[in-house]
Formats: sequence, C-alpha cells, structure tokens
Amino acid sequence: MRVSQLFNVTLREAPAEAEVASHQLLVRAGFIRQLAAGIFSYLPLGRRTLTKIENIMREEMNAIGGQEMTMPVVHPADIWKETQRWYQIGTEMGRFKDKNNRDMVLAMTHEEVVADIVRKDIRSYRQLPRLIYHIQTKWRDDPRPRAGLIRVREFTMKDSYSLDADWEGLDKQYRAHYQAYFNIFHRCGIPVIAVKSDVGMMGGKMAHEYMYLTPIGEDTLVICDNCGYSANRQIAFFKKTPPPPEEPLPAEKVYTPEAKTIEALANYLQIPKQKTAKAVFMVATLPDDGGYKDTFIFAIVRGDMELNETKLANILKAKELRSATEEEIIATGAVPGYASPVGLKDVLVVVDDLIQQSPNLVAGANEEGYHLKNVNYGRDYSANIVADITAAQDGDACIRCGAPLRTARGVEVGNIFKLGTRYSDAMGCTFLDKDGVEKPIIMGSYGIGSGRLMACIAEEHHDDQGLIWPITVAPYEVEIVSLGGHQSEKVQTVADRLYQEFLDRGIEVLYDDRDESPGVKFMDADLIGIPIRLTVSERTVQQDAVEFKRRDQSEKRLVQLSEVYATVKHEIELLHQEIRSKVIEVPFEG
RNA sequence: CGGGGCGUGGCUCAGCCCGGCUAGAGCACACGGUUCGGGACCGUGAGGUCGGCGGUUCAAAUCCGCCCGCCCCGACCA
Repeated sequence: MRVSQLFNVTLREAPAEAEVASHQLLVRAGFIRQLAAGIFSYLPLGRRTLTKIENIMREEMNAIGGQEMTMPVVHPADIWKETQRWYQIGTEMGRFKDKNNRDMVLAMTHEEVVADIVRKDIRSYRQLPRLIYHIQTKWRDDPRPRAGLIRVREFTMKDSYSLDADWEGLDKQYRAHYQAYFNIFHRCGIPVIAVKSDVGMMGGKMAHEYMYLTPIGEDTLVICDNCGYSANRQIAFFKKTPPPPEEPLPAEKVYTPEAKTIEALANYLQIPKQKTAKAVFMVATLPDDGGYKDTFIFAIVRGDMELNETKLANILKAKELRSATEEEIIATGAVPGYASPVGLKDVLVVVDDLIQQSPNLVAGANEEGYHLKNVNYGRDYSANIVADITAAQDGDACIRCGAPLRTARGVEVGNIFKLGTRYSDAMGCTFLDKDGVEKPIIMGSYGIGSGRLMACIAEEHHDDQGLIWPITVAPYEVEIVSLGGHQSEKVQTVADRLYQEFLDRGIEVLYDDRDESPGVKFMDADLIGIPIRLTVSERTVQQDAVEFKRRDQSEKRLVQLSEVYATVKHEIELLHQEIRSKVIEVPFEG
C-alpha cells in the first residue's frame, strides 16, 4: 500500500480526552476513531491489525477442534427470558422493540443463541463433543467506558462454546482453551496470567480470567509469588490469622464522641483496628418467591479489613447489591457511625468468619456518641449468615502456602467459564446418551475481546515515538520510506522497484511515497510502528543500498540492493522466532 | 447512579472571572515559491450557528437556568 493512497491521517497531538498511551497512540497513528463514548471505528490500519489478531484466534481455535460460524447480533428477547437473563441483567443490556412491538435484544454474548441451535439440532451423544465459535459484535452498555479501547460498549469478541456429554469432556475442552488462550496472547506478544475469577452474570462452576498486568488495569488481582496462587480480588481467598484467645469480658458502654469511623475510633480509644468491628450497610436484591425483594443487609467485618462485595453478593445469591443510603440506615433503627449488631431486628446480619474468633471487640452502641467494648459474637449477638466476606489485601497470607500476597492491577483480555448445565437446563438442551437416558448438554463458554487485546498490545509495545507492533499483528511487515523521491528519479526508481518486488513476493509492505520532508516521514513511520523500516535516499542509492532499521532497535545499517529481499525475509523470520519463543506450555492451575 | 472536569474551524488551545470592535494563535488543509536524513520556511487562501435551547441586557463565546455530549475518580461490569 502506498501511503499517498492510504485512508489515514496521523495526528501530531493526541485528543484531549485520551489519557492512556494505547488510546493516544492508536488515535494519533490513525488506527481508530471515536464515534461516541465506548463506540469506535477501526480505520484501515487498525482493521489490518484486528484481522491479524482474529486470524491468530482462528488458528488456535481450529487447532483445538473449533468450528467457525456466525450468530446474529439481534436476538428476540424470548430466549433471554427463558434463561432469566432478560430479568437479571439491568441497563447493560441493549433492548428495543421491532416494528411489531416485539422485545428485541442486542447480543451481549451468545449462550442463548447457541443453546437454541443446540436444542433443535443435537439429539445424540454421537453428535458430541463439539466446539463452535464465532467472531462477532457485542453490545454491553457499560455505565463507564474508559481508556480508549480498554473498556468500550460495542466490541468484537471471539467467543467459543463447548458442548459435551459429560463433565470429563467439559474439563478436557476447558483445559484445551486454557492453553490455547495462552498461545493466542503470547503470539500477540503480550504476557498474561490466568487467575481464578467470579462467574458473574455468566453463572456456572469455574472460571479463569486472563489478565494483562498493567497499572492502567481496572481489576485488582491477588498474586502469591511463592506458590503461584492468583485470583481476582473479587473472589480471592486468603488465610486469616485469628487473634490469641481471650476470656470474654463483660460488655461495657464507653463514651466516644466524634468517633464515627474506625480510624477515629481506634485513635480515640488507643486500640488497634483489629479490636474493632466495622458495620457496613448494604441493600441486596434477593430472589423472593418468583420475584425479587430488596433486603437490608448488615455486614460486619473486623475493623482492619474490608468488605468484599462480590463475595457477599455471591453468598446472598443477590441479583444486585449496593450501599445503603443514610435514610435507609436510619429507618432500620441503626445510628450511622455508631451502628451496632447488638439488638437489631428485621435485618439480615452477615458476619465475616473471622469475627467469631475475635473476642472482645469494640462495636457501635446504636447511640450517638457511644460504643460498646468487649462485644462477643454468640453472646451479645448472632448472625443469619457467617461466611468469608472480606477482601484480601496486600500482605495477607496466601491461602495455599501462607506467604504474603501481592496485589496488582490488570486488564482482563479473556475469560473461560465452565457453564455446566445452566443454559441447557433453562432452554432444554438435551441429548440421548449411550444408555438411552436423556441428559443435559454440558456447556462451556470462552471469550476474548479483540479490540481490547489490540489496545493491550499497544500498551505493552510502544515508546515515546509511537507504536512498535509485534510482527504477528503489525498492519504491514515492512515500510519503505523514500526520501527525495520526487526530486531524484534514481531514488524514485529504486523505491518503486523495491516496493513492486515485495508485493510480487508476498511481503506486506507499506510504501511512503509522499512528497513530504524526511522528518515527517520518519515521525509517521515511528508513530505507526511497522516492525521493519527501509529507507531509500540519494545517499543510499549512491551505494546501491538501502538503510535497514528495526522499529524496536535503534541501530541502522546499510543493506545492498541485491540482498534486500533476503535480508528482510530473514529479519521477518527472526521477529517471528522471538515471538514463538514466548509461546510456552503453562501448567493448569485449577 | 454519586463526585470532579471540559465543550470555541479537522487537532491542541487562548479569549470567559471583569459582557462591547471583523472571535484569535499554532498544527493540519488548498495554491505558488524556496527547501529536502528526524514533525522546514515565506506568501496567499479556505474553514467557526463559540455543544443546544431558553433567559437577562441596548449588546452574550463571556452572566443566569435547563438540557445534551465527552473525559476522569468511585459505584458497577464478561
């Protein structure tokens, strides 16, 4: 492609709204343009990279037996009602009515469509196992799109669905994806870790998220460098050390003015935070014979710990969980800042499992300005539920080996779920097994957002000057920059001939044939980030040569014209080898 | 949904507080000329309902109200 013909404009300055590097550079280099919040177009360069990413996904999916298909973006709401997700999912779902006033849904994911096809077409164990996938648009009306392509509302996802006759089959396909996903990310040039995760709206039995570690990430991960345990903080387990046992002391009311926070309370009483109990008020939307009902939740964790809302929501099986408002708190009879589990009625009390083992805590007295000392679980109050509802923090002990845990930020670039029979049951996907018994099909679902992946690659591979694409996903393999081609016929001829030779020999080449100054061309080349750059100028043609430079290295060297093709071919292969060396087997962490 | 910020040619921004000239600059764009190995220079030119609506005023980019959009933090989220 000649740059003079390319549909592309590079920007000297990044738009003011772009903050993270990948966003700024992808916009400046002309890979993407924003249409609205979380809605982007991919221009030709961006499209080429996306296509390469998608082809890598295709190859890896096909390698584990995947079969590509395409499912619709617009669905009748009926199938989403069958699985209840029409009711369970809130504003994130795109809904509209067609001309016949029929409820319609914009695809957020495709379990329902898969299940609908499967229940009609799969009859026998002989048709299992299967693995199907497609690369298709999703719409999720995220309340807060951010960071360019990192979090958007409309995006393209490679999603695959495994169909099995039994759980062993699911496990096998799950593990196949586990490795295939590592292969995809490694081939795209980004390091990732797989962490155990919450199953979220997908439901199901087991899930892993693939995390690209970066400070701009929005998920917090908990990692054990000693034994390799890693999990999303939303569900991370950790070892809680109970305090030394103490004889329960008689409860005692103490005056604690202006001590409305744990911090202030601990300071005022000169006690460590772990000797206090923290009350957190939430409102959960819980299933209630067929419908849903808002229930006030009084959650108690030790003062030195934080409530983990995901854990709490999962334990309660809550559809939604939010912080209670001040009015709601007062309505239950609790006094904000001095709330106490002692003597409360008509609320659901959930207590962290460490509280039981922590004697003589300071808790609120439900009276402005007073706390109770020596509050003991069991004696002074009890809970409806005792469970692990606290969040792991930096330095907490690893659940497996006891070593201190570390937290890190990451972007979720992919996920895999063992769905089990959640969708099969809801939509009646059954097959007749060998033994003549009708059984539900066991499903798994697996997704990678291709645009987000592209942004992560850009995040990982760039410098001050611009993007530095790994050879596997670069829009072009080589860029020819001609300097003074409009003045020197010799330069023009050599550059044109080189371009044509590469085209003929199947090398993907971008040719900057514009009548621009050298500075502009070099700047644009660096911005766009094609892995190999060849410069043709008066200076080089005099020596029958071109200048060779890799985007990821600063050295330049002259290559004789007669050897250019062989050199480029060789260097492309070297670049591929570098990537290939990173594609490794990763032990399954179940 | 809560908190904060921003909306002025394609991009980056000035002007707004303290209302008043034809609304500016740099980059980008078009034409002419000079340049030509790291975002060159000179000249000429095109391009803006100052996010929208309403209000105050003799007069609004500027003051007031409502709305919309975009970004950031939080809540939420595959």
